[in-house]
Amino acid sequence: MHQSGKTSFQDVRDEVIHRIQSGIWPQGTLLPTEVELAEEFGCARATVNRALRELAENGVVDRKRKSGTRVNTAPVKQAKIEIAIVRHSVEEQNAIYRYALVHKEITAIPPWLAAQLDLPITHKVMYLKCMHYADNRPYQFEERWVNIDAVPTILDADLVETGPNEWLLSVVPFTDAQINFCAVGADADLSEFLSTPTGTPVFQLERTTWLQNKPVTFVRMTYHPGYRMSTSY
Amino acid sequence: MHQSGKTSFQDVRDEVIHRIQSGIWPQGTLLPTEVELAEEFGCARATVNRALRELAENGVVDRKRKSGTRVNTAPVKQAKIEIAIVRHSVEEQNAIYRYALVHKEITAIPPWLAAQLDLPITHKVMYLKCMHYADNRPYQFEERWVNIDAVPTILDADLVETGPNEWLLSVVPFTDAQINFCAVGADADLSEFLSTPTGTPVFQLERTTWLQNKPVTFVRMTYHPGYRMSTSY
DNA sequence: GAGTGGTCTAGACCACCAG
DNA sequence: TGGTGGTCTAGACCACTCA
Repeated sequence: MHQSGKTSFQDVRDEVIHRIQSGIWPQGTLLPTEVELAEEFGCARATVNRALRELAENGVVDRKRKSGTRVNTAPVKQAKIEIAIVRHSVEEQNAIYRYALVHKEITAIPPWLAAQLDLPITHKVMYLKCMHYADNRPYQFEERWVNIDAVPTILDADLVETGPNEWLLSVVPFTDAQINFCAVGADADLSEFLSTPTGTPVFQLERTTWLQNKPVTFVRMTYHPGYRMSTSY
Repeated sequence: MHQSGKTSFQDVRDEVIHRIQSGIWPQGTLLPTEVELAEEFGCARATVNRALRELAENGVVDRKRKSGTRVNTAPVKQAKIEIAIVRHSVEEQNAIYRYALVHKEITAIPPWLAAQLDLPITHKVMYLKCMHYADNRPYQFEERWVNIDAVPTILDADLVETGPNEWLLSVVPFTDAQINFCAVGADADLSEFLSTPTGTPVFQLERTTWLQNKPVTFVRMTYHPGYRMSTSY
């Protein structure tokens, strides 16, 4: 790569990272200006700019006009969690995926959800319960409410073969989402579907999605006991 | 903003997003080339490039040389979780933060951790237990093992005033981390420190950090019952 | 007011890869 | 082998913000 003799923005980025990690530029240090760095590295200012901009996006440095670029004192580390389709998660573990639709009805929106989504309590939603299995063992219990107004075509969807998870993702691109993680004790439903005693600690993930300020769906996914969600950065 | 009459890369990005969301460019569509888009928007190719590059980074489109730019069929949505200092999380809720060091000893590394970090079982570590309170109510119990080899200065650190969490973050920048989330039932320690009955479901986060392939610390943080971690995208 | 980053331009060359 | 994105350049002007 980059043997063309020119200094690439990646070279600049890597050198800056190196100087920070090796202690040449400790936390809080004010870096030279873009012009100065461009001179030192023998490249255009735009090249330095792109390198530093990327580092700023990653939280490594903090940039302010007039003040300059500073090594971040408390780097806000971010872990990325991929929102995968359940089937893919299961298949990644080389397990056989199976899906089952447990319950499906059109009903009035529950009051707590109406409040949460800012919808009138007379609103109609589709209420679904599904199970996802890995090698025929309970993997995830999915409880979902879909805003029929936002996704009228769901009324004609066959949700027996393909789960609402995959169906929605392939049909309705959403723009915003809000996610919660928590630990709860298994209630009657969870106990039955996840084959575990009532009260067993289980990991739960709730997600609300919107399509341009219009609520699309709220889903509560509960994983089998012992499930661990992992990520790295 | 941008009233200078020139087309900004953000204008291009937003217009592309709009065309995708409004169905003008459905999933899988091959976009015009950068040159064509630059002509249409009346801007330089570099401007279009930056806009499309950003969309590619976010997984909205897929770019390949020669093939061109294509609207992504299965956008990989990612949620970002910020790894904050506990004190900041508490203070963000306008609660009063209090920290207490509960236990501190130099000991041999536990076998399970030695295996996990790929260290010899004769290795010495500092083992710590701490509590974090919000408005004097249990917020988080922290159990931590620190690799003394990687951070020898911790032997002289006063961990009574400042928790190891903040001390390490300010002194030892790490380069890689691996995180696990899960739900567990409170054991004796957790029950006591979090003031909750044994077996109560609690949310647990484990993090291992490395500094250039050298393990630095492994920490297990358990939150008070009812805690919810949230994020959005 | 002046210094610093933020961005756009017009042009150039390069690297990759499908046909 | 040609088309497409990837990147660098040199210069310019703008916008924010600190002193």
